[in-house]
Parts: sequence; structure tokens; C-alpha cells
Amino acid sequence: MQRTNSYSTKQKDRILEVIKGYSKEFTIKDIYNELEGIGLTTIYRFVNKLEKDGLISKYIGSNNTTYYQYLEKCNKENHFYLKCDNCGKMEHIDCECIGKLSSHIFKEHKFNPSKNHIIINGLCEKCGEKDE
Amino acid sequence: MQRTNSYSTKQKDRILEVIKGYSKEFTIKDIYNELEGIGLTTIYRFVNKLEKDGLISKYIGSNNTTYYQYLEKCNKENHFYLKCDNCGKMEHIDCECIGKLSSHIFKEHKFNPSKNHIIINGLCEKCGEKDE
DNA sequence: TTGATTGCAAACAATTTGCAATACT
DNA sequence: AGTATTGCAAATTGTTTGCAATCAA
Repeated sequence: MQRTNSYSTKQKDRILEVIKGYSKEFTIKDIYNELEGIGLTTIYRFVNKLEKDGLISKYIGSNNTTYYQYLEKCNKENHFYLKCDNCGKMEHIDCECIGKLSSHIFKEHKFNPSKNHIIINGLCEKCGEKDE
Repeated sequence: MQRTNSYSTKQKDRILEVIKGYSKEFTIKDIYNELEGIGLTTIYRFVNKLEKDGLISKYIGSNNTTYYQYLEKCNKENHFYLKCDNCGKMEHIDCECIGKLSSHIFKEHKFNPSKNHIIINGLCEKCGEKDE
């Protein structure tokens, strides 16, 4: 007898699909407005679950709004992201520099960085140019 | 004629003093409970101002509570912190490793990390031991 | 005296919960 | 059949705003 403890439903599928479509951060309302006929509560519940599962991260933006961001799943050990403060895009980076930093921090600073995700904020190339 | 646009008050002084006393993250309620006779509104207003000024950072904890953390002011260009996921302590780091990383990211990944603050989560030495 | 600050109560917004109906396996 | 999920309405919580009194310069 199988114990999934979770059913797959039309609603969950559609929400996840929409979330994966975003290239930058989003709000609960964004999803709600995009999907007809799915209750706010359902979205809250599912998005919170995704966050617990580590698939999305949650933070407070400058305007005091709660934003979510989809974290691409990948098989690498280190999840390292560069997030642009201006356009909101988040880029996943796969480079030994992060591994180096991690081991440096571990050895020299006696601190064990979590493997989950490290996000560094700043300005991406495009937005950096404009700003100059 | 001087234009401060800001008065120094008993309330602000006391709130800031309490905040500086915390070695880890705190909530608005923490401050409120610690200080007799200061209104919640006042605390909200002042703490928000401190955040805008870049003296504290704000984020959502795992239990969906809004936490604030005091960022030590220092004259260095790079504000680099290691924050323990377990005990909550945040340590300011002054090491060339972060400068190196920044310039690497800038050169190789065409991304300009913000000077403000980079916070890396993980486990501090003490909590790492226990966890093993 | 002028303008900023405070703090209460009220307004507001965001999120969660109870629960009956429904959908999944 | 049995359990998870949905979605509405209501409850709850967190945060902001209006405003009169007070305080700092």
C-alpha cells in the first residue's frame, strides 16, 4: 500500500507551471491574477509548501511586499545565484569560485555555509550600464 | 540656519540602544516587550527608518515571522556577514576573500555585487559541532 | 514658534483557519 | 472507501494612517 501523503491536482499543476514561467520574482497576487478559478488560499498553501521544500525562496522587497522567487532545481551541490536589484532577474551560477569561497570560509572562518542557496545581490550587466 | 529634518528623542535613543544590545535577530515585539512606555507605532516607524538608512536588514524567518538584524556600522567598503541558521548570530567578516570574490564575479560573470551587504547563511562553529 | 515626533484608535492589508464540498488514488 | 485538497467566509495577525497632544530645536 502506497503512502504518498500528497495528491496531484489540476490546481497545483497550473500554479507550478505559472511559477516556472516567471523569470524574476513574483507575488501571490501575481499568480492569483494570472489564474482564473483558483482560490487565493490554495495558492498560499501550495506556495508555502514549495518554499518548505526549498523550491522557492521568499523575502521582503523594498516596498514591503513579500516576494517569492523560483529556484531552479539542479543537481549541483552548490546553488549560487546572482540577483539583480534593478530588473529582478536571478541567474544561476555554476563556477568553482563558489566552491573555493565555501572552503575558504570553512577553513579560515570556522563557518559552514549551507549548501542550499547563496544569493548575492547587485546589478546585472544590462542594468549596470544604464545606471552609469 | 540648520536643517536637520530630524529630532533626537528619548524614544529613539532607547530603541537604538536596545537594538544594539541584541547579538542576533529580533522582532518588533521583542523591542516592544523590552521597553516600557513606548508605543508600537513609534517602534515601527523608527525601525523602518533604520532599515532605509541601511543600519538594519529585514527578512522573513522560517516561521513566517519578520525579523530584523542590526548591521554593525563599519568603515570598510565591504559588508560581509556570516549568519548562523541555528543560533542566529551574525558575524561581520573583514577578509580579502570577499573582495576577491567580488572582482571575480564582476570580471567573469559580468555582475556588479552591491557594496551594501552580502550575507551568507550556514552553521557557525559551535552549532556545527552539536549538529554532527 | 515652528516643525518633528509620539501614541492611541481606527483603518488596512496580508495571511491563516474552520469547515463542508469535492477530487484524487 | 478513505484521505487529501479546495475554496469560501470568517478570524487573526501584522503594519500603516489620521490626528490631536507633546516635544525638540
